[in-house]
Amino acid sequence: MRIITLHCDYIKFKPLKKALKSVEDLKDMKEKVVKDPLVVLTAVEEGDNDQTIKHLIASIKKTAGEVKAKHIVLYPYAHLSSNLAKPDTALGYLVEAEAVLKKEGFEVTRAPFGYYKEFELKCKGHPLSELSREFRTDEQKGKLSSTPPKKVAKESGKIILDRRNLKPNDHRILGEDLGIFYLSDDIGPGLPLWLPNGETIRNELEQYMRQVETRHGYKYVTTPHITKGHLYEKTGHLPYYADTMFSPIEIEGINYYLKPMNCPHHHMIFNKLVKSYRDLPLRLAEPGVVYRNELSGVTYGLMRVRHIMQNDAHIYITPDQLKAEFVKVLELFNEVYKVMGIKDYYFRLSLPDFKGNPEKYSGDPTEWEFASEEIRKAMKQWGGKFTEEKGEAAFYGPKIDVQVKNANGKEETLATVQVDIVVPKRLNLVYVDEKGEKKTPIVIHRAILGSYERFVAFLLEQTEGKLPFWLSPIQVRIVNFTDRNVKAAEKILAQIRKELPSLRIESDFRNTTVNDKVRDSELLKIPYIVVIGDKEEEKNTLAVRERGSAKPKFGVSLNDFIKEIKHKTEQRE
RNA sequence: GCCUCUAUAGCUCAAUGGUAGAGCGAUAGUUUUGUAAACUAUAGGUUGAGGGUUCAAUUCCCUCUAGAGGCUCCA
Repeated sequence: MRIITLHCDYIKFKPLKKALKSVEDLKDMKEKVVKDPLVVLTAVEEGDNDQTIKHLIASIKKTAGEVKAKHIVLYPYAHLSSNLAKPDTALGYLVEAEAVLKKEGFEVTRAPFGYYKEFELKCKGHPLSELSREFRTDEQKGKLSSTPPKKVAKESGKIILDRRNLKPNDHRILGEDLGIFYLSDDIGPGLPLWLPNGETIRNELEQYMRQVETRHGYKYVTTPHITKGHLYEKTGHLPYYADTMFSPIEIEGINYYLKPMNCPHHHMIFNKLVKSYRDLPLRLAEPGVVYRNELSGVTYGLMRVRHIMQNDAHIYITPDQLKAEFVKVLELFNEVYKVMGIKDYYFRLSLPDFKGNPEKYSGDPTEWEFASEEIRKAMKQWGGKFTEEKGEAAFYGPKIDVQVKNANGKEETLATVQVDIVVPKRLNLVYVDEKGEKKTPIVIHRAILGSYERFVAFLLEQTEGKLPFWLSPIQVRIVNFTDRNVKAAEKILAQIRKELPSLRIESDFRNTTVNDKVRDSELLKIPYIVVIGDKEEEKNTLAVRERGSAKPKFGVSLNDFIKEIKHKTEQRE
C-alpha cells in the first residue's frame, strides 16, 4: 500500500462519474467540504493484508497526532501504484480502516471509491504537511528482492564461446583453454568466476603490487562493499554515476549501495588519519572491489565486467606536492610495466572541454587550469610520450589514461591516474597548513594495473598465454619417461618441493608417450617440462625443456635447475 | 540497453520436417615409449530454455536467456 498524507486548510471534492462499472450507485453526489483535515491519498496494492491496514492506521494516528488533526479524509487515489489490488479488496480495506479510525475517536470522511471526482485542497505547507509512506508485507518485500524484472529460464543453458569470430590470442579463448576464468549462466553477465589458475595469476599480481606499493610509501586499507547512499549524495557521484550504480539494498529503512568506487571510503579514512600538512602526502591503497552496472551489451570476458577489483590508491597532497607526486606515480608505471613486460601502450592526457561540454565538469575553472598545467609539467619532467585529448576528463578533474589494444585491435583503457579537485571540497576534507590555516587537499586517484580483471585479460592477450615464469599458474611439470621411472621422478619432485616450497610444480605420470605429455604441457604454456628417464636415473640429472624450445637440455643437475628457478622467482622473470 | 548474428556430446564442427554423426578429449584394456598427438574398445545428447504451427520440430515461427560483432559507455 502506498499513501500520501496532506495536512490541509480544507479539501473540497465532488463525485462526477463512475470509473468502475462494478461499484454501487451513490445516493449523495453533492460536493463535500472538510476543514483542517488530514487527507490520506491511498492506493491498496496486490498482496496487502490485515498487517498492512494495521500499519496504515498506526501511521495515520501518528501523523494526525503530530499535526493535531482531528478529521481524517480517506481518499482513494489509484494513481499511486501500478500494482493495484482488486477493487472489492481495496474497498473492503478502506471501509475497515474507516471503522477503526472512528473507534479511535477521529472524525472520518471516506471519499467515494471507483468514481472520477473533481477536488480542490489547500495544503498547509509546514514540514509535516506532506508525507508519503509505503507499507509492505514481508511477502511483498521478499518478492521485491527476489523477483527479477525479467523471467529467468528455469534451467540455465551453458555459455558457448563462438570461437569463429575470435583471434587465437583472445583472452576468452585462452581463459577457457588455460582454466583462467569461467562465465556461468547461473551467476550473471559480467560476473566471471576466477578458476584456480586465474586466481593464482591475480593473486601473484596483487602480492607484487602490495610489495612495490608498500616500498613506495603506500598504506594498505580495506573497506566494505556496501555503503549508505547519502555518502554518494555528499560526494556528488550520484548524478554522474546513477546509471552505473546498482539499485540500492534497503536495510532497516536505509538505502545501501554496492560501491561503484573506493574513493569516498578512502576519504573517510583520510578524515580519521590526517590533521596537519605534516601528515601529507597520505597514500592509501586497496585491491578494492567495486560494482558497476555495465550495460549487458558491453560486458565481455574479463575485459569488461560488473564486479571489478581495482588496483586502487588515493594520494592526498597539498597543491605544492601535485607535480612531484604525479611524477612518482608515472615512475611507478615504468617500474611495474617493465616487470610485466608490457610495451604496447600509450599515455593519453585527458582534459576537460569547457567550450564544448562545460556542464560535464564541476568546480572552479582556474583550479582545473592549475591541475591540467601541473600534470602537463609532470609529464614533461617524466619524459615519456603522450597524447592530449579534450573532453575525456572525469567530472572531478583531468586525468591520464593508459591506452592499449585488445586482441581485436579495439582500444581499451588499461589504467588511469586522475587528479581530483572537486570531491575533497564537497566532503570537507581538510588539513592545517604551515600557517595554521585550514586547507583542502588535492587527491590523486590512481590504478597502475587498472582492474585485476582487465589487466589479466590484457596480459593473456599480449603474451598469447605465455605468461612470465613468476605469473604462470603451473610453473614446472615433471614427467616420467616410462613407468620404470615413476619412483625416481617422485623422489626428484619431493626434493624440488622441499627446496622451493612455494613453487607451483606438478607431475604428469600418465601411461602415454613422452611426446604426448610434452604436447599437453606445451598447450598449457607451462614454462618448464622436466623429464626423468633411464638416462637421468643413471646419471642423476634432469632433462629440462623450456617452453617453446625445439630441444630439451639433457644432463642438467638438480642444483643448477633449482638455482635457475630461484633466480627467476626472485627477479620476477 | 539498442541494431545484426549465433547457440547440436567436455572441446572443435557435421547433418536432417520422420530414431542426431565425426575428430579430439574422457573411461577401460593393450603398449613402455627420448621431447608437440601410440593402438583397440566403450561411454557420452530431452539439439540453450519456454511456447506455437504440424500426424511429426533439433530443423519453421514467437518469446526469453546467454554469447559474438557494432553503437554508446568505461577500468
